[in-house]
Amino acid sequence: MVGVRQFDEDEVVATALDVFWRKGLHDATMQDLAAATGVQRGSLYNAYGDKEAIFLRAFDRYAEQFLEAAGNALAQGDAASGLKNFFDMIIVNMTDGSPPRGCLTTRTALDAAISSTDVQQRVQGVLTRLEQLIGKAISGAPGKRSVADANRLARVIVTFTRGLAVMERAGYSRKQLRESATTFIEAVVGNA
Amino acid sequence: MVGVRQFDEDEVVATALDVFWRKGLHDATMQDLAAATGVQRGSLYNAYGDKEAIFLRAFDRYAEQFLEAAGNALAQGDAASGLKNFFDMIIVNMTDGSPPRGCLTTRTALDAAISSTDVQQRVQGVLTRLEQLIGKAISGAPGKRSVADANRLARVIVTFTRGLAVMERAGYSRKQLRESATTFIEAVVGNA
DNA sequence: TTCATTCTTGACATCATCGTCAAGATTGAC
DNA sequence: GTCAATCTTGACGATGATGTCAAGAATGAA
Repeated sequence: MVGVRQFDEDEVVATALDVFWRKGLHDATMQDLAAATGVQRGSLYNAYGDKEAIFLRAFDRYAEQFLEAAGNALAQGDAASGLKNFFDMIIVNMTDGSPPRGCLTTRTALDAAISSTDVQQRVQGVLTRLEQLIGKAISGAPGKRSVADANRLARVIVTFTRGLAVMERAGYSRKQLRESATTFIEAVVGNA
Repeated sequence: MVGVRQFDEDEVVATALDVFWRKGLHDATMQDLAAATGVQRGSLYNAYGDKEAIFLRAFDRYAEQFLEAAGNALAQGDAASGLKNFFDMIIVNMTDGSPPRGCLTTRTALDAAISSTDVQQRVQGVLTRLEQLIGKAISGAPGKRSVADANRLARVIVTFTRGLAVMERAGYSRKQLRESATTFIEAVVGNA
């Protein structure tokens, strides 16, 4: 290999993830990415083709990290405290940074109408895998829940996490989100 | 008044609402609005100043319609069936059109980072008023719930509706959203 | 050391949007 | 009917983003 790449691809993708997380796929520009990574626009085009290709790489990295963290949180303690850990994690995830970055998956989902099918599939992939993680976590619980019930409930839980992401964008504080999550867990998991 | 306006303002705002609902505040352009309303860009600038001013008018109209529909739905039957009506209404609201338009409030909330405080306040206003409507509806219910509990639960319900809006954007069908809503209602309202 | 290949750089053309403005059209008031 | 105020129209310049390209720089291979 001659004429070797002058930048660290991992670093560029990591920096790009930060840019996309703060600005969103649609609003982040190649200029933003070039400025943040220190790599010229032309080089980015040469290396990746276009903005979306960079986004897909960044999003894949994000999805892996996120789902692993979710799995870990859910696995700690029994089903109820696993869920609590999970909500804590997810709320920190979306309220972190200054200003807070929000939830990348949710932001990306909202741009579905103007996104490629590739992007849409990544979003669906994250939600589906999250549903499966949660379904397993709560169907393994002592309660006399059927697997079908657990799956339905898992989807409700995923849906609620998406709602939290929206409320964060609407201005609700970390504390308020935590309170809602607690109320939700009590109402949904405290029985049935 | 000489040199009178050549277009019907109500019609323009109604059409603008449709455009914003389909494209979002950020993605809709003045050209989109001009094409949809049949009013030249220059006239729109002259009459309203800028895109955001038109959006605020359209959004106010939307908010009124939406909150009135929500109130009506909640008021029909007891608290449980009121909630069911409410969810039915809200799901139809976001899955209507072809392609579906989604939820304008949620879409707007997600653009909070790039929106003016005026726009942010409208979003918060809708969510707050919706919370209050729901709080009243469920605190008037026979259950032995305190008002504080009802308010917390109302916020959880609003949050869940936001989640439904995200799931719709992620590709979930009307039927799937209805199933999640049913599961949610059973889990949250069926007890406590 | 030389060379061929790949990457990098800065400039370019294109496009879409924005906001403004001067000239013309319209119309209520007198 | 005339006039003055307001609206409408189409064009203009500015801006910022996109994607491409030719020329130069860098480097592994021989």
